[in-house]
Order: sequence, then structure tokens, then C-alpha cells
Amino acid sequence: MGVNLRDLIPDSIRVETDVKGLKGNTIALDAYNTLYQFLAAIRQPDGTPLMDRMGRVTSHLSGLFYRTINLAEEGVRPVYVFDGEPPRFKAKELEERARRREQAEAKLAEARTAGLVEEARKYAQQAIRLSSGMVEEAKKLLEAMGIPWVQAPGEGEAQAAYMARRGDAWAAGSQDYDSLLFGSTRLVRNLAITGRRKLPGKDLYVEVKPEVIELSALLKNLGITREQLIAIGIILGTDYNEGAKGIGPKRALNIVKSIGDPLKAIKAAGVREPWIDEVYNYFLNPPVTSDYTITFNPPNEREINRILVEEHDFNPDRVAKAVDRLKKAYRENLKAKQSRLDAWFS
DNA sequence: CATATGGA
DNA sequence: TCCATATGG
Repeated sequence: MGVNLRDLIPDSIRVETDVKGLKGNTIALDAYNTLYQFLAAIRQPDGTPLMDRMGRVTSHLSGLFYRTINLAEEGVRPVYVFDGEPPRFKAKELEERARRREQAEAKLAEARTAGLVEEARKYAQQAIRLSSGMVEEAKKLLEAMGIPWVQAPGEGEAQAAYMARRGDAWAAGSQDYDSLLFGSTRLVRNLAITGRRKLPGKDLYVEVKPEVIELSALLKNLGITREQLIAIGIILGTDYNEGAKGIGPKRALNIVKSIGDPLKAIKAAGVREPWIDEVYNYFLNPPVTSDYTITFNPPNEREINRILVEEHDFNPDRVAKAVDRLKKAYRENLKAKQSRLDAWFS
């Protein structure tokens, strides 16, 4: 999922930090990416997600609620950016994902009847569905919490990058690297508090710290332009194209630097999709909107309780405790600072 | 992924 | 304060 720039980016460009080091910064978070990861991670050992008494999945709400409060408490100002319409050349990728999900669902049923717990968990993670209802409910919860969200016209990563470029956000936040191709000034990955990540297939957890990748530092280090970075991404493969067979990050960088012109390099590398010029233009100039405001509001405790406790069977004491933390974080970290002049007029 | 809890 | 383990919905 997403463009795979992992092996292109030198370790020296990945700046490890902790959440405290991001205090005061507005971060435009890829909502889809975030919710999807909660759905993948917040599960019982056999892969069963958290559910309310009606059997509706609540893992995404639990993750969103507690993580957002943690970030706010540490002084991070989160803005969630939701996907709009995908570009039409993403249809193939989306169909493939749907197909893989159906296969995983079948395998999950098999594993469950066979009583294979680890197998079941594996396939449950591959069978994740983020429904439009779940997305709508996440937006409702954010509103109740007083946390801003933005509806992107196209890809959320593109909108987040635009917000960073305008200076409305300090960085885009996602596990994927796409926002760098979309021109985000910075990308923050691994933005979580506890920083635990399960190693695939093993019962081991490793500590993972947030990392910041600055676009200008990356381009300078590689000696390329943003346009050339887009070309490399396309050669390596994106959600919109397969990438050139047998070419890894080193050769992709070489080809792009020696040829110079991004579109010529893409073709010289052997990328054959006929719609590839459109993909290049989409990364360079994606649909975005300036019609948003980033405003933090006081948490609406009644509404939070209605959604989490009444509707979805969250523990009222736990929720109340978290809401208290959110109220304090709002006062101390999120509330717009009033200038002395504003105070005089109000 | 996150909180809660109990023992070192 | 740290760690391991259980539980959250």
C-alpha cells in the first residue's frame, strides 16, 4: 500500500524523535491510514476485534479516541484528513485489494473452524473492512472531541501535503510515503505513544519511535528535484501503477539522475502503463481544497458519552477519565492562544 | 494500539 | 519506575 520509498530514504534523513519533541506542531493525519491501523492492531489473539453488544466493530473508535487524547496531552495538534474520490486510475488497485480481502475472509473462516488461532489472526488482519459507516462515526467522534477534520476532494495524503505546504500544518502524518511525492514539507511516521509494534509471525514486540522525514533534506541528500522523486516513486511502483520490473531504489535513482527529465526517465525505466503521464501529473498537481479551517473546540462530554458509552458500550468510568484528560489538554495545548489585544476587545 | 493492574 | 500479563468492546 502506498509508494514504497522505504529503501530509497537514507537512515540519516530519518530523524527519530519522541512525541514530546513535536509539541506545538499541527500534524495533518491521514485518517484512513490511522483508522486502518487501529482495525489491524486492536484485536484479541484470535483476531476478533473489539465489538459492541450488537456485534459492531469498535476497534477504530477506541484507537482514535485514546490516541488523539494522548497526542493532545503531549501538545501535538492533530487534524485528521479524510479521503475523497480516488483517481480513476486507482480502480485496478482497489479491485485487487477487494479480491485479496475476499480471499482472506475465506481463509479466516477455515482457520477459525480448524481452531488455528495465529492463522485466524493473520487472515483477520488481511480481511479488514473500513466501511463508510465507520468513517462517518469517526468524524462524529472527532467533532464531539473538538478535534478538527478535513474532507479531501481526492486522496487524503495529497490534501495533507497541501496543508503542510501552505504552512497550516507542520507535517503530514502517515505510515505511507505518498505525501512526500505530493510535496509535503515533512512526513511524520510511527506517530504513537506506546510505540509497540508486533513483529510479523512472532510473539515479539519491538519499540518504534516516531520519525520525521524532511522533504528538502531528502531531495538535497539524493541530489534530485521533487519531480524526479515522483519519477522514482512511479518507477518503484505506487497505488496507481505497478512499477518497472527488476528495478530497485538504486537503479531507479541512477536512471532518473542520468536522464534528468522525469517523464523520459519513467519510460526509459520500462514503465509501460499508458496512463502514466496522468499519474505523474496527479502527484505533481492533485485535487485539493483550501476550504477548511483548523479550529479546536472544547470537548462535548455528553456527545462523547452518547457515541461511546450509550451507542457502543464503552466503559463509562474509562471514558470519563479520558475526557478529563482531553479537557485539560484542550485548555493547555489546543485552545487558540488569545492575544492581549483580543482579550481587551472580548 | 491502548489502559489497568500487580509484582519486582 | 519498569516490566509482564490481562483486558478493553
